[in-house]
Amino acid sequence: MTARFTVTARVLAVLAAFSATNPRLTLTEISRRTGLPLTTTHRLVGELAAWGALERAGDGRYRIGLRLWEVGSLAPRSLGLRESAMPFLEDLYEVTRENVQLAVLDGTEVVYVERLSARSAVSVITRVGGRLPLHATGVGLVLLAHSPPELQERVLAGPLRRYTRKTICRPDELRRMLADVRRTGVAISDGQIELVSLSVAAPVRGPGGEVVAAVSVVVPAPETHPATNPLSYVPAVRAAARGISRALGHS
Amino acid sequence: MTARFTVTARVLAVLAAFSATNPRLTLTEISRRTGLPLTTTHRLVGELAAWGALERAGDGRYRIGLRLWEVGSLAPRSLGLRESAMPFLEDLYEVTRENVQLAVLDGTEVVYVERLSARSAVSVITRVGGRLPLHATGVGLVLLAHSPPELQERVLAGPLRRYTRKTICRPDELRRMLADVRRTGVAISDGQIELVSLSVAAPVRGPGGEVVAAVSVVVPAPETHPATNPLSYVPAVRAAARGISRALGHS
DNA sequence: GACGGCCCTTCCGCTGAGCGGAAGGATGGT
DNA sequence: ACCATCCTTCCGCTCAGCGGAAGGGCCGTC
Repeated sequence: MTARFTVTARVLAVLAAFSATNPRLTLTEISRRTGLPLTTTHRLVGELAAWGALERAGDGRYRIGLRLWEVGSLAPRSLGLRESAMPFLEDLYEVTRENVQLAVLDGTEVVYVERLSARSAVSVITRVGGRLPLHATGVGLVLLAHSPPELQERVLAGPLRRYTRKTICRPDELRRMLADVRRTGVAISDGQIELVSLSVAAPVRGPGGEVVAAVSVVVPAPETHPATNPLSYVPAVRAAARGISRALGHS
Repeated sequence: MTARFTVTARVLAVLAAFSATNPRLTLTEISRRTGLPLTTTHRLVGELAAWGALERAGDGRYRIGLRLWEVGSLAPRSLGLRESAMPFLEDLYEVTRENVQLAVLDGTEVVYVERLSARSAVSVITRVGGRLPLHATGVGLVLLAHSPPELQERVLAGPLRRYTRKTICRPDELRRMLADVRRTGVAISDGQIELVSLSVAAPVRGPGGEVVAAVSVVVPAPETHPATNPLSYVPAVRAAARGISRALGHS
């Protein structure tokens, strides 16, 4: 039988077999999910485990290992960014007592790099290291609004997935929203992922003024909490974004 | 020429070429650090970059990519643990206003999984994703004290690296400290890594009662700040450790 | 302009690292 | 005992991976 692809690609396929919904897998499950023969999987997994990229627990299942996370933590766009942003995220968390999030753009999705949550804050489905589409989240809208036109067109070309009845799914509506974000400098996403949540987000800029991340607070939506005034969060989110930008060398 | 080791091992060697002191590398530097011929390095790096494990910036240098961190964030012992611990870390941070850290054991070192720092807190050299030896840090002493005897003997066999004049470097002294940690349930490490810092650490337990992590506060050392009373932090650190343990299913 | 140092990028004949079917084993449930 | 599921080991075969060689780009120095 001919090999389907390179060893490197196979190794990476093994790593990509793990997900938030399938964080622990048997050898056979990894084989199935990757399409690699069991013996091949066995060889690769064995080596990855020896190195620490995968760890095998008492139940015989494999999970992503500490060593992989450790190397991954060197990524400037994740924990490197988080390091610079943390004081300002903490400040924002202090003054709002709500969910605070930091995210970056990757492909056509946002990747959440950090999150600080109060026990009393509205629950959010985001996970550090997790992804969501650009069009439906505060941080995603900020990142999309400031991205190259080609990317914007690509996203606008759809499909724009619906999460709730409030999710922006029409390209013309999204286009207007993006223009508004660029004009006002903040994005307000109300009930687009979950009806109970509203996020206020602002752009974080790098040394050359380019938008490199977005910071947001997620608060109860006015629909379920009439006392919520989204606009009251704008100054604090802006201040946090400016602080982080400064820490990143933006002048 | 005979290959020195497998493709998988080579891929992992490329990833391991990156470190906190060398987070960005040229292709030639990666080749040098791994000992792989330039052409081989070029092939592997190209594929890793295509996948997102490495990212190449405008300066032509490679750095660890977001995708690798993203997969790594699935590791139960890092961000998975952090997720459960975060509320309690935040509480500890609130009540102390000092550095708060969460760490796990790997090999003969601690790996820092999370850190919350106040701007006014004493500076610490630890980095999320970074490592330090077990014998010289509060969290390390906790993890070592509760580790299998073989590991303890291995560490006691040395070498025990010295960081300051206060670092415990004699095996008999360390053995006594470990017994003390087990007896009192907390570790106090005074000026062992930096003379200006003192840490108070306690064990975090998993469902079966096994120690799976350690939580600590790092405060100014009494030597430089005579007003510091380390014992005053013990109850709060203990409470945080208990809270995290409970969240992990320990009863 | 010439030269050297450094950092790539591409090519392609050769061969041994990687492949995976086959065989066998362990465990748990019925 | 049988079956399903999940491994673990073996080994002949072949093509994926190898890396020296060739070539190129960029920058600094003389």
